[in-house]
Amino acid sequence: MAASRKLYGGSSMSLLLQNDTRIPSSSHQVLDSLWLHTSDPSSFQGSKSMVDFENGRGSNNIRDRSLIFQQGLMEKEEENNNNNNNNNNVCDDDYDPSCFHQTTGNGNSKKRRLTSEQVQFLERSFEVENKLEPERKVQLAKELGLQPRQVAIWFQNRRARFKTKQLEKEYGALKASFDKLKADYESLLQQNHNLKQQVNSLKNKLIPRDKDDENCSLDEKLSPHDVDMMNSNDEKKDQEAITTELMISNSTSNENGSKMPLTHPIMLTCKQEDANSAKSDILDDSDSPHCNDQNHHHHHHRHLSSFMEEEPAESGDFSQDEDDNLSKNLLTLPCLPKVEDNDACYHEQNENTCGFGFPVEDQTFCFWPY
DNA sequence: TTGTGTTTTATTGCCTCC
DNA sequence: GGAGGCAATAAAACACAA
Repeated sequence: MAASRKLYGGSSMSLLLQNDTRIPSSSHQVLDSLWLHTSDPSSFQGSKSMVDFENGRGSNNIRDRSLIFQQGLMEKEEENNNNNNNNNNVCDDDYDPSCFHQTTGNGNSKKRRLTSEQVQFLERSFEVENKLEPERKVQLAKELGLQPRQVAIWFQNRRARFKTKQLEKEYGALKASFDKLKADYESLLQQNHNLKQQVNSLKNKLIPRDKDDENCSLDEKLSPHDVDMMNSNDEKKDQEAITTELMISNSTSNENGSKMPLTHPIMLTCKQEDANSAKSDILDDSDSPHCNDQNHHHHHHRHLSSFMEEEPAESGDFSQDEDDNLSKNLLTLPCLPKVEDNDACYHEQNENTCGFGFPVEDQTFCFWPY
């Protein structure tokens, strides 16, 4: 038998069961006292600490029948020992099933479950240390009236159960983590989808305007919100135009109040209050029906198309770079100037000038004085 | 009572360590 | 090479529904 090479090869073990050394107390008290013994090996009392599990049971639990059976075997064993060795019997072969009250494995033996007290005791021992040194194994076996091999097997199986539980715990934790990440991911996907829908919506609003003639009313294309934005910006522009006219009027008058002919084109600098107003002006003007210059349309459309076409084929991927591109393109959406298209107008394009490229004839700010 | 699934005890074979 | 641990597995014991 292969197992014999291992666990039955330990130190020989005396049969320690003697009725007069059993501790007639409640199981818990017994266990506590035994636990102290186990925790402090120096206080181990050998056969004197043997447990009387039968006294502690007080039930007809089916498991306890094994103990009764076990103890019956013990007593039988004890009789044999008395007969053979005059109460000083030492079983030289722990492995010999006939030498111990509870056999394992072969022969006529059947599996007998440990009593609840035995299991409880082993559990508490396991909590302290889940590995079993030979001395401790023998000690526990003595305490519980089991074979050292049984104690070893119990620890072995207990370690396996413990490992399984740990794995289940880890799996649960990992699964929870995974579920959370998955939920986050799906949320981001949804956000991405919504943003794409917005982009498409804007695209559908803007592109047809390039193709449309002037007969098409903007109000038919734009949402009420867009129309409000437009009106608001138109008002601003009108106000600026009035201001500009006043400035020009003042600058071209001489001391007598008479108008002086100008020999140079007048450059008017319009300050952008902030990027937002610029952006709204840009968008505003692109929506303007005045913005019908062919070149402008070309440019406008090219910008729109370019960033739309850059959209990756794979859905669900909308990177930060693309978001940046979108922002940039929104800023550069309006009709950019083609200076050569209108020789009469001098555009200065820098960040402080009105260089958004509106068609010259539409510009309030750029003119050639007569 | 019986069939079935689960738990516990025990075995086997392989591996590592000393 | 022996001792002991571990994974896989067998098999008995147990729980429980039908």
